Amino acid sequence: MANSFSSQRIEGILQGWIDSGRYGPGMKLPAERDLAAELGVSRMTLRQALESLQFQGRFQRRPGRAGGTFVSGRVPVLELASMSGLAQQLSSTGADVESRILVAEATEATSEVSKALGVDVGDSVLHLRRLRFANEEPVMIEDSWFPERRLSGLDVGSLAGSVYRALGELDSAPVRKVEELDPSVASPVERELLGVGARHPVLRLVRTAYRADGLAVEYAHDVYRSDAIRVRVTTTD
Amino acid sequence: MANSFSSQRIEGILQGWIDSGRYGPGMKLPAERDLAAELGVSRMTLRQALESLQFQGRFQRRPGRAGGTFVSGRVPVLELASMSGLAQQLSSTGADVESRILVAEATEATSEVSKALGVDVGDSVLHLRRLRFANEEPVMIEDSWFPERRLSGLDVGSLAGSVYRALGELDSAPVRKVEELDPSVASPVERELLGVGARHPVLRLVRTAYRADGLAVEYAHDVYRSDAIRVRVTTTD
DNA sequence: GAGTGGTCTAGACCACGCG
DNA sequence: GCGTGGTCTAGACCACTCG
Repeated sequence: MANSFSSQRIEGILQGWIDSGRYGPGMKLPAERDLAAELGVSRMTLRQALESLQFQGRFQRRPGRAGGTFVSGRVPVLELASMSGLAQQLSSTGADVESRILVAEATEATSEVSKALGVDVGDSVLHLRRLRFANEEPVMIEDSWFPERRLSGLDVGSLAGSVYRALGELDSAPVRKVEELDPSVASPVERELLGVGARHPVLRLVRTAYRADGLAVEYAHDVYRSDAIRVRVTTTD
Repeated sequence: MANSFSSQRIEGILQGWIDSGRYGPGMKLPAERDLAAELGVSRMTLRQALESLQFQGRFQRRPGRAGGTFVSGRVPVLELASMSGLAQQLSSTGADVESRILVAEATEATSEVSKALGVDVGDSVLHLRRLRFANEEPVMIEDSWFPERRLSGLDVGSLAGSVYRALGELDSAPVRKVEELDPSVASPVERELLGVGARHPVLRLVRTAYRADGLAVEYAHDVYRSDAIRVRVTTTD
């Protein structure tokens, strides 16, 4: 039978098309129906191969009349082991960085947030939700919570610019952070914000940042498009 | 139509079964065909939901007569920002760690390896490939290359135990490392070594480690089962 | 309107591994 | 043997969006 494992064979063929330069960054593959016919497999089988490659960041897919399957380019690197913010990080690599505030409000600490920040459940916290862009493309959603009581002087207005700078002005600059990583897939809301298709791979990052006296000043959930950003960690003894 | 987006609905239902404790760690779900019938969807639709949850580490699936879909338990944490080796890392969390050497040989540096280690292409390097276990389960494949010439005294025999210790005895203990992360899927060879099913999610990590004089002493490719290990990064200013 | 990816169906056969 | 997940087929309809 010639059809055993054909999705893997297809995956290899497509990978070869990229590696050989037959399809370079930004180029569009033929429509799924045509490609499946050309390769002699059913559309579902082709889609399995495409999903695997999409997961590895090789392709992006967009629906609609002008949509299609596009070869990805090189992506910016995010250095985790650094106390600088994302904006500073990415711009130092030459990327053009923007940020859109989706939510900025005072709210009550949930059980999860209170535990991370070391405050009581129901305590007032500032919640900031931002959608962040690199080179005009949405690459990350960031939900941050700040303990309002511990940061007297911080208010919703302070969240507009660089939050780490605002914390610094309150003598609460973070000097230590702990981040946990978790590969996952985008939820429907995340898909819409990030402008990606179904089952798009993301990297979830949960962060708690502490100031010099050891108290937490930020708790955050980041969701990165794992095809649009590369994570690096540099460790020194 | 009641069937719009049903794979997402199914995913939510299954997630609820875990969260509510109806299915706890280690428990087996009904067979795919039965579950699909019970939920009123086709098997392919059910499988989409299962794949998404498997990707997120909620389930493991094994084929064969005694196979099935099993709920995952909690997983050990790997702290990247630490110069200790994996064994020390994991065992400090109470995990039982083992290592099986698959390859230990002198070979010639490829272009990629020579570039990372700063040696000439074709220079002699030691190649070590290990399969590493936590709690009897294979969780990671590690390919390491060491510049033989720079590490006079290091030979294939030294690779049997803790390599970082062996490097220390040669005054070449790594003091700095750079690691890049890349979510991907297991290749057929990796699937077999790690004992996982098709399209299993893995975290690829490429590492270069340097000793005090700034010269590279190790270049490595790690492949982690992303459902079996959790990555943490702690940063201090 | 027309063409794209996204989803879903209802089957089929295969590879594997315990009993 | 037989039940498991793994793969594949050949269709169908949907949602979206450019022209």
